[in-house]
Amino acid sequence: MSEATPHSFFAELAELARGLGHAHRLLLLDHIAQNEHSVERLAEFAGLSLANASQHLQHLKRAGFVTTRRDGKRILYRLGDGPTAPLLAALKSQAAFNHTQLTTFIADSRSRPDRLEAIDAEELLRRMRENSVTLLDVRAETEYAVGHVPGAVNIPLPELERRLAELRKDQEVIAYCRGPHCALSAEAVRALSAKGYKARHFDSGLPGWQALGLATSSLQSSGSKAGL
Amino acid sequence: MSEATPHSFFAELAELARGLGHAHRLLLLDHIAQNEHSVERLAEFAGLSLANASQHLQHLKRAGFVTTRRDGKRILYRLGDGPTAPLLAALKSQAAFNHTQLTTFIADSRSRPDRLEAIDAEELLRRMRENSVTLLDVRAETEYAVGHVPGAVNIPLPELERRLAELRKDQEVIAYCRGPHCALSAEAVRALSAKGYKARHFDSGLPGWQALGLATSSLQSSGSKAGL
DNA sequence: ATATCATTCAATTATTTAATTGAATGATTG
DNA sequence: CAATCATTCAATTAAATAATTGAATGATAT
Repeated sequence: MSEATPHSFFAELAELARGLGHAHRLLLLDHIAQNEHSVERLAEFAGLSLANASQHLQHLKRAGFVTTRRDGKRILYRLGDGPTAPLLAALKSQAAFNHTQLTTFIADSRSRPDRLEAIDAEELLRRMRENSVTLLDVRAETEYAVGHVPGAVNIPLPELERRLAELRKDQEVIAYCRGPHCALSAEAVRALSAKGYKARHFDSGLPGWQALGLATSSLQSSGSKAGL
Repeated sequence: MSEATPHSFFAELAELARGLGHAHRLLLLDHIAQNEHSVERLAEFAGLSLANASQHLQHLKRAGFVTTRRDGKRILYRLGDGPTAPLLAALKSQAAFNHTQLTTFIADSRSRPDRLEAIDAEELLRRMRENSVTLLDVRAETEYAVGHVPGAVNIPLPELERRLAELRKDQEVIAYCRGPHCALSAEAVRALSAKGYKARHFDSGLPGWQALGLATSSLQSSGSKAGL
């Protein structure tokens, strides 16, 4: 392990990422995230030998994901003070997204770039104030949990058809997802329209909403600029 | 590469993390994040052979971080539609945090768990309304960028001593960081008090603030619950 | 069609990373 | 202060991941 010379900035980031790059470590980390545990308990939990568990734990520790303290003759591992939880959440979001990608036939929608009716921020804001629209967040649950437009209903696209009943048919539905490149909401509008709903999408998605300074949360906005 | 059977959920996450686990891939990803590029351009940029770059790019693609489209006879890589940017931001945050950890002597503060004066959310809110406090965010710049309490000044802990001049001495300073476990703000209060400032910390940090539904942003809140 | 050209594949070698074993550490407790 | 016990270290073997080479695709464009 290159503790000595993490040459570039990216090498350093990569090292961190590799810290999460093993199922056993993630399992351990998850368990630790819920409670402080001794090495022995963790090894048993994960079904690993003591030495092996210890090594994985030290790996996590080096990366700053966990810290230790001594209690009597055992050493307890707990989550570090760093932003590990958000990092895990983000990782999980990405996984969730990949699932929706698979479950859905985005490729299809992507190949016919028909212009769907969009709503702009200004009109959306007005309509929300007068409560004349249903806002629909079609991203994965995990992404929704991480941050969403206040008042939005969350129905991940793959579940949309099954959960249509949750949407009022007497109001226009405005779907949104991750922004201009994200095809989920367009797909949702297509599906809803086919079912007789009046639907449009909010093209700039959550990031666009955040730009207005109104969102509840999320990292979405800050991308990479100078150095990632 | 195990495309076939990502056995557990964690194995799947680990595979994703490993996708970011190499400096070359991060470098490529960063470049792609800024603009669509052909394989050739990317290979040249990163100083890699074509085949090697191609392999790394495919790795990124499999993980869902990037997508491709064809333009004439070249293939262009661009960022995927998934929450890749937040994921990178989170990774970067963690790296930034690790740096502050090294530069700082938190270990020290942790070993003497003296109770510092804290301020609760209610009082803080009141004092902010009447503009009688300076709110100080002592986390890394990257974390601040990702989300912070409106009106807070950002001075990363390691720089605090050097930048004291930026803080008014006639107002109480309220420092905050990542929450109850985070020792940065406590350390800041200690340092400020030593310099003659009137200082307290807001113990529940950014997450606590978000709980009030007032923060500008951030993933911080959602931790791991049931399954990571 | 067929030649062209960017990209990908396939097969090899080199390098990292994981698991296993058994011994060493080092703080605690009698 | 010596014995104990959880944890870590060190050394080995096994497995996974990177880089290199040269050949194969497969869509374009003449």
